[in-house]
Amino acid sequence: MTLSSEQLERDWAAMTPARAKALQVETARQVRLQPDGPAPVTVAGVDVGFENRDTARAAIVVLRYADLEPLDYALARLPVRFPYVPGLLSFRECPVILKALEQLRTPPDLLLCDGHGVAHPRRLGIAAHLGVLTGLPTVGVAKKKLYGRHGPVPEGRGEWTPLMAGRGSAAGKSGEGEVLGAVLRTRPGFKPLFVSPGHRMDLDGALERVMHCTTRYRLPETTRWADGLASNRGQRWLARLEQLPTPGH
DNA sequence: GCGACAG
DNA sequence: ATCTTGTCGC
Repeated sequence: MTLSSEQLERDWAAMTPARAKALQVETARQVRLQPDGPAPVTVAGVDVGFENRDTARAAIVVLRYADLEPLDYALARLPVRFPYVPGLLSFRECPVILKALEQLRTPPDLLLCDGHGVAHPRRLGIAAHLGVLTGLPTVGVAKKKLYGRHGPVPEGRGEWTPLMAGRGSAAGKSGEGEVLGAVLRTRPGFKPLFVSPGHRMDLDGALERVMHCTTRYRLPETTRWADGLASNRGQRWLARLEQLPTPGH
């Protein structure tokens, strides 16, 4: 871990939307879109839920990459101190996520985040930001678009269309402009997912990781576990995790 | 002035 | 994100 959650809280104590935007532009320079290191042995899904208007709860579940069996998990709570502003999500959710990460017995090799990676107006969605803060490879998996444009999405499982930089709904002119991510069909007949690399990752790698983690549902197993735990009705998921052979709690 | 707008 | 009942379908 490159940074402690307490340190981050101090650093961001006086954060405002205006300062946050400026910090994003600086931080985005540290994002590396080159895959590195060996293939992942473990993958973690992370998500944040809100117990009420001012208490955030982060959930992280680590799965074995090979068979997606849960190996460890962590939960953390923290007061909310930044509003939800489209484009500034990381400033609201990163502190509590780092706190949960610190409680993990083994840092994962890869982090799948709820939200975008570099498919962001300033190229620093929460997955990219979290990657820089932790030094971990990350991938952004979002259910809705924040920024960019794209054409029709193919119907077959695993098929995708590029998400191009720019505003509006028109498809980016083919072969022109920067490709930020992909609109991926993980399940025929369902709305596609928005996948983009976060840090230490490229688009092909991101798509490969997401497809590997997505078996019989629209969302990756990592996201499903994390969503379940972060949710206000996550007791049912907790029951299964507390039976882990090598529990982290 | 009118849309778009992660979680 | 969260608030919420029933309902349609395998």
